[in-house]
Amino acid sequence: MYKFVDDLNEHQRAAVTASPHSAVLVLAGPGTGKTKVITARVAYLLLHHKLPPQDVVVATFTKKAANEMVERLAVLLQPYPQIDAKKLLIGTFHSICVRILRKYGGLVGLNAGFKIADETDAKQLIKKVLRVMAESGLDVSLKDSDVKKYRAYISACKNKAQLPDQVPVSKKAGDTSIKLEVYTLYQEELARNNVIDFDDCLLLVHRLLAHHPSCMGRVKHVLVDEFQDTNKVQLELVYQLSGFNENYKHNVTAVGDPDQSIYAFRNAEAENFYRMEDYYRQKGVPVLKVALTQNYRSTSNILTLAEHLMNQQFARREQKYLRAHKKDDIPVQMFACATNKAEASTIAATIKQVVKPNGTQYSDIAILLRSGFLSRVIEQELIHANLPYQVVHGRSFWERREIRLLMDYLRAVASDMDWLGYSRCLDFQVSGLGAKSLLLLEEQLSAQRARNQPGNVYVMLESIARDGMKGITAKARAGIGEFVALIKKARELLLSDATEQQQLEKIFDHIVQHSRVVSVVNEERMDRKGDSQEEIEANLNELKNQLISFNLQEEDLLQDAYAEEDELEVAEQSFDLTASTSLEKLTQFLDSVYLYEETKIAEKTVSKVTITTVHGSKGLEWPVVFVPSLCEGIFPSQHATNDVGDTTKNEAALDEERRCMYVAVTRAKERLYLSYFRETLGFGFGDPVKRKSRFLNLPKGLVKVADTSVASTPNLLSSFQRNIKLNTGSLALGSGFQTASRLTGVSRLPDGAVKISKPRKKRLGMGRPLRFTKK
DNA sequence: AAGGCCACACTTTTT
DNA sequence: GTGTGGCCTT
Repeated sequence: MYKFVDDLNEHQRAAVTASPHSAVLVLAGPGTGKTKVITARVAYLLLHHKLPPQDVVVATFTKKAANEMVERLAVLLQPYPQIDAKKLLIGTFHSICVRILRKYGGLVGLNAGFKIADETDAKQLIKKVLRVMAESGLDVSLKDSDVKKYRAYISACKNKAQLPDQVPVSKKAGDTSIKLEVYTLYQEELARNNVIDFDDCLLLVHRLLAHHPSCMGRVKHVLVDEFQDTNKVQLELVYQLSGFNENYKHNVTAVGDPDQSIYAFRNAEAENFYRMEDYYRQKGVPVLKVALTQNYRSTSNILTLAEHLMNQQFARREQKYLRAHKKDDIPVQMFACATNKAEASTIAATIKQVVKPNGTQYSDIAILLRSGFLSRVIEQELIHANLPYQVVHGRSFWERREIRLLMDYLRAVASDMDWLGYSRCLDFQVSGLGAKSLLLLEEQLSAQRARNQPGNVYVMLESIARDGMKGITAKARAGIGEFVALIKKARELLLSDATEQQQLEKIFDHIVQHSRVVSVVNEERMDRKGDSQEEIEANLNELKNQLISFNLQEEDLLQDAYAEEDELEVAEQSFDLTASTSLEKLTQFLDSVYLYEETKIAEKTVSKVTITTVHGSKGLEWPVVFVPSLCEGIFPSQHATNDVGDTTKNEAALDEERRCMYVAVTRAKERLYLSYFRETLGFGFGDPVKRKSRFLNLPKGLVKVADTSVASTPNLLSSFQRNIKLNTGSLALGSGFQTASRLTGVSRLPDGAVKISKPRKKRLGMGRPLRFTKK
C-alpha cells in the first residue's frame, strides 16, 4: 500500500491505520518509534484519507520535535508531490495559539501588536504590583522568593483555566485573598502593557474557542505528541479544536508515555491520558489504545535497569516490559567518587578511553544532569582534559544584557503600545530620565486610556519631545527626542525600497549605532570583566544573523477568514501595520524568540560532547550516556527528599524524580555510566556531605561497579591546563573558571583561556542555543 | 538622577 | 563566588 506503512511493526501499524473517526491513544515507551508513528499517521491521514494539510493540527512539545517531524514528513511524502506538508498547522501549543491569537485575538480583547511577556517581564510586573500593594498598607513582602511564589500561583491558576474571577473561593481565605489580589492586579498590568504571558497564550485561545468555536471550525484532525506533558488547558484545547467540525468531530490522535512525565512542576497532568479515554468513551467515540513495547534503542541491560527503577514507583503503574531489539553485552557501569571534582575528572578520563578514531565520536556522548548548575564542575574538568563540549541550555544567550536591550528596541520599532519594552529603552538610553520620570510617563498613558484612547506610547513620546511635559527635564526631553528619532528612522527603513533582508539588517545596524548599547554595556562590565567589547559585538552579530535569516511563516495557514473577523478591533498604530512584510517578519521573530522557540543556528561541524539537563534530553538518544551526581538531595532533588509532612506529596515528588531518572537512563543506546560523590567541593548547595542516591540501590548484577582509581591519578594535567596556569597571571585569582562555567556564559572565559583552546570567536561551550547534532 | 556600597540569593526542571 | 537589587549619598 504505502511503503512507510509497510515499514512499521504490527502495533505501530495498528495505530497509524486506525480509523480517523476515533480517538487513538498510543502509549509509547522510550525508543519504540513514537515519532515514526505520529509522522506516519499524519502522512496516512493526508494521503489515504485525503485530509487537507491546513486542516490538520499537530501539537508538539518543543520546536525541535516539530522541526524533526516536518523533516521526516518531507521524506515520507516525497513520492507524493501533490501533498504540501508545509501547510500543516504544526508547532508547540504555545506557538500555535499565538498564531491563532494574531488573527482572532481581537475577539478576546487583545490589541493588535500585542507582545509576549517572558518570565523576567512577568516577575517585574508582579513586583510592581506588590510594591503598590505594600504602599497602600498591605502586608506583603517584595522578596524574590515571594515574587516567585506568586508567579507560580498565578501560573497554576491559569493552567487550570482559572482567571481571577473563576478561582474557587478556598477555605484558607486570608492567604488566598492576597494571592488573588496580586493575580488580579497582575492581569491589569499585563493588559496595560499590551502583553500576554506564556500561560495566557493558551488560556486566551481556550476562551476564544469557548465563545467562538467556529474560528477553528475547519480542523479535521488533532494530533498531540508528548501527551503526558499536557496541562488541563491543553487537554481542553484538544477537545475544543477537534470538537466543532461535525464531519470530523473528536478525531484525535495522542501519543505519549506516562512514565516519561517530568513536567508536573509545570502543572502537566499525566492522568490526562486516562481522562481523555473516559471523556471520549462517555461521548460514545470509539477509543483505540495501542501500546508500543518493542524498543529499538537500548541494550537489554539498560532496559532491565530502567524497568527495575520504575517498579519502585509509589503510584500505581501499568507494567510495560519493553523488549530489547538489541543484543546486550556492555554492562551498565557505576562509579563512586570522593568529591564532585573527582567525579568530573573520572568522566573526562572515561570519555578519553571510550572515544576512538574510527569508532565512538565526541558527539556520540552526552552528560545528563538533574539541574543546570551542576555543569560547572564538569565543564572545568572537561576543559582541563582538553575535551570539546557544548552545553545545550537554551536561554542563556537571550538573557544577556545586550541581547535583551536590543530586543526591547526591536519591540519598540514593531509596536506603539508596548510600554514594557519602551520603558526599558528609555531607562537605558535617556540620561536624566529615571524611575520618577518613567512613573510620570506611565501616569500620562493611563490618563490617555481613561479618555478611551489606546495609550500610544510612541505618539506620546513624540509630543513630549516636541512640546515638553511638566516634570520632565530639558535634558530628558532632548533624550526622548533622540530616542523617538531613532525609532522613527528605523520605521522609515521598514518602508524603504530594499529587500526584506536588507531592511532588517539596516534597522538593526541603525539601532546598534545610535543606541550606544555596545559602549554602555561594555562599560557596565568593564570594572570586573575587562575587555569584552568584541564579545558584545559578536553576540549582537549573532542576533542580527538570526533576525535576517528568520523564515516567515506562511500565514495562509489560518486563512479562511472567519466571518466575525470584522469585529477585530485593531488599535491604532502610528504607522501602517500592513505596509511591510519586514514588519510582519519582525513581529514573528519576536514572537518566536519569546516563545523559547529554537532558532536556526549554523550547524557546527566539530564533534563535541553534549552536556544538558535531563529535561533537555527528552526525545533524544546517544550511544554513550553519563548520568552523574546521583546523590540524595541532587538526584532525587532536595525538593523531593525534604519531608513536607505530607506523605502523598512526598511520594508524588519522588515518583517524578524517578521518572526523570528513567528518562535519563533510557536515552542511552549502548553504554551507560552512573556515578555519585560523597563530598561537594567549593561553595555549595546544602550539606557538602552527600549520600548515594536511592536510585542507585540496584540489585547485584544490574551494574558493574567500576574502578575509580583513575580519578585520583593526577594525570589529567594537559598542556592545555598548563597553558591556562601560565596565562592566569593577569586574572583575579579564582575568578576565571568559576565565572567561565556559570550557566550565564562560558563565553565570559578570561581571554587567556579562550585563546588557547580555540580561536577567540569560536568560544567554548554555550552562550548560544545550539542545535543537537543529528545522530 | 546617578553612582557606590552592602546584603543576599543562587540550587529543579522550561513552554 | 558572583550577580542583582535596594538603599544610601552626592
